[in-house]
Amino acid sequence: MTTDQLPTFDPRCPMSTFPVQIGGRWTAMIIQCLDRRPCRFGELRRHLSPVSAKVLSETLQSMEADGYLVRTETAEGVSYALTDLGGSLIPLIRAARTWASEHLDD
Amino acid sequence: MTTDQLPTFDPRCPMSTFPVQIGGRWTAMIIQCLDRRPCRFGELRRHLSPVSAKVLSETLQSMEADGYLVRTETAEGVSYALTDLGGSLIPLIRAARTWASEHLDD
DNA sequence: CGGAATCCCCATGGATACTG
DNA sequence: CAGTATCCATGGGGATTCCG
Repeated sequence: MTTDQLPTFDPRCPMSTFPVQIGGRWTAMIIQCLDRRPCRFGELRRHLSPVSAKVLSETLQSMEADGYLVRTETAEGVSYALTDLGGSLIPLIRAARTWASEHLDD
Repeated sequence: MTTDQLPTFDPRCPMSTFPVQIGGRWTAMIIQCLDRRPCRFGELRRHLSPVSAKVLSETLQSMEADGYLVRTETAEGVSYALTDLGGSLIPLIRAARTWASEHLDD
């Protein structure tokens, strides 16, 4: 019992900002979708329905700004794909899925 | 390529509600604190500073309502402790911590 | 198709003061 | 010590409309 110290809040502690970073309503689900393959905007919109176009657009933009995905404009249209950083969240999201399916049976 | 199906949004899909459940600004950090031992209100308040008393109180109440912790009133005062459900989140939170410390070096 | 613009609501979170 | 009571600012999220 040399130390009974609790972790003190520290703005630079990564965990303290984590909820803010990927706490968005759709962030985790978008990463899940893109895990399989790059997706088009409308494609994401359909599969994440009932998300609105505005919210999806904003979310995608902030995720791109944070380096979680890249937006690519091709001849056939616009496509979104995970970056390495975005992909590195997959195990965590999967763990969250597992936890949720085991404990949140509503 | 029998199925190229993306996961479709489903309100009953556990993952779709996960951000809402533990997406609170302080939820994860409270669980972290209580992992070591039960804590008093003022204790949590100090270590999570700058959280306000109101926000901490509200968060603790909703977490109790969701079954993540229990509030116990003893002779010496009030104490908060993790339930089994709350404790089951520890590995996930630790994984998030690890991920954050490796990728969010701001 | 892939958004941008606009308007709006309200839940989250915070500041301050007060209480048993 | 452990909160409650007010009040308030912010913005995340949504509905609708418009555009190249």
